[in-house]
Amino acid sequence: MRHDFKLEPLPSSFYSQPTLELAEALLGHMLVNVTEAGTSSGIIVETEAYLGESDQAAHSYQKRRTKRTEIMFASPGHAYIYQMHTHHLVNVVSGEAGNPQAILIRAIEPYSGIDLMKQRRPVEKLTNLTNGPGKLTKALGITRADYGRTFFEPPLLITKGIEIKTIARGKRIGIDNSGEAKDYPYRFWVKNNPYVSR
DNA sequence: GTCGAGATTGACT
DNA sequence: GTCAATCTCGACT
Repeated sequence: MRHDFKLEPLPSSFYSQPTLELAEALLGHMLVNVTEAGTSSGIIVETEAYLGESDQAAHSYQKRRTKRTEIMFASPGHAYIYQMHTHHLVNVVSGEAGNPQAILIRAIEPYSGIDLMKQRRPVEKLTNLTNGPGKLTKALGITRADYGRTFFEPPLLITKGIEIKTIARGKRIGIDNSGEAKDYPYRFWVKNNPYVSR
């Protein structure tokens, strides 16, 4: 645990940029979760954009509004969290209110509270701690209870991180049954970073 | 009320 | 490579 670690959340205005640009801009910033057990965080190194209305792979395709997708219709900067099989996934809501877009955080590089994260999710190698969307939520202690929070107020935060110089872009993962949308290059990651999911 | 599917992961053949 | 875990919620009877 680093004791000089300051929580400097990115302002709500940061989220008011086009979803694909925001997905790229998030790389290098920090995903932070504050709990009773302590604070843990990591640098965002992999994201995927879901463009809602026009994106067959998105839960909000054709503005499909359900109990689960409801938060995507809110203003940007909210947390869209849902359970996938035995795991939770965390998304950053994007697009202005009424335009249901979101960005899935697929991987982070452990930064602070690493012992706490290992406690929640024991692993031998650090590179296996948060290199997947279900893995990072368990390591950070993010659950469905965090659904609907914002990323600019504690306990769940995205704070200013580092500048990323080399960004790679490619197809999204795990959406093979989504027609043409499965080939859209909406996945962004930090090139050569060992904590990316694959 | 019942059924099925899913933006994943880990264990196993 | 295959497969099951475990839970939310929409679609349907």
